[in-house]
Amino acid sequence: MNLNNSSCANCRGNSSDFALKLPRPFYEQSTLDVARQLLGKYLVRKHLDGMTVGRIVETEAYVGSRDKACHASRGRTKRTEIMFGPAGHAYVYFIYGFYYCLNIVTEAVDYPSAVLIRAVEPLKGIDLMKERRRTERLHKLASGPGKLCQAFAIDRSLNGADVCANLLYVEDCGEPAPKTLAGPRVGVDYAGKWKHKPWRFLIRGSEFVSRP
DNA sequence: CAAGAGATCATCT
DNA sequence: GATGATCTCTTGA
Repeated sequence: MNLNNSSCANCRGNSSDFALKLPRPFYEQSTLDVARQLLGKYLVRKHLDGMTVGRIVETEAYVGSRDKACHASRGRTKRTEIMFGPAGHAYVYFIYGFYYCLNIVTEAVDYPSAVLIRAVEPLKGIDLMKERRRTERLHKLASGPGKLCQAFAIDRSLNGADVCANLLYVEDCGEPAPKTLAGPRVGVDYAGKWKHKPWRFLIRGSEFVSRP
């Protein structure tokens, strides 16, 4: 019996019969644990134009107001408000006048933290992704936070969305924990000593990360 | 392949 | 008024 009403058509065939939508307590764990455990899980986006699914291959952790790389280190503002709220909600922000980035809020209320989803391996809805991204090349569809949001039609309308609901969520298809790598986060040179923290996580050997 | 410029705007000073 | 958790394109070796 599939209580989750989400049969696992997305699985790569190596796992269980049914997918489990990650529940809120998953996101209430420590941010580093969430960032690591999201690798190998499946990001699902439902849209009127169709569904897109990708295997998460790269994440970054942004951990609390002391982390100078975290947007919330500048305090509680209209923009960062969502990171201070309950875990399992989307924090989507607009950057460089062009792109969106998708985060999922983690940990307890009033502890501002989130995991940035940096890259996925396209699995389902690939034609739709190609159309949105205006490229035919598979490894250019979602290999970066801005590209991913374009391929999955993620914009400010999803800011604050409940990631335990039906529009945007993450599934566990029972894939065994992949071998991972950690390294410094990308694009945070301004963050002083915090820029060295090895809080970027990748699936080892994946062709679909934003950079080696 | 590596390096650099430019695009463009919400947010915060 | 400055800047950024990015990307694409161009240039030049």
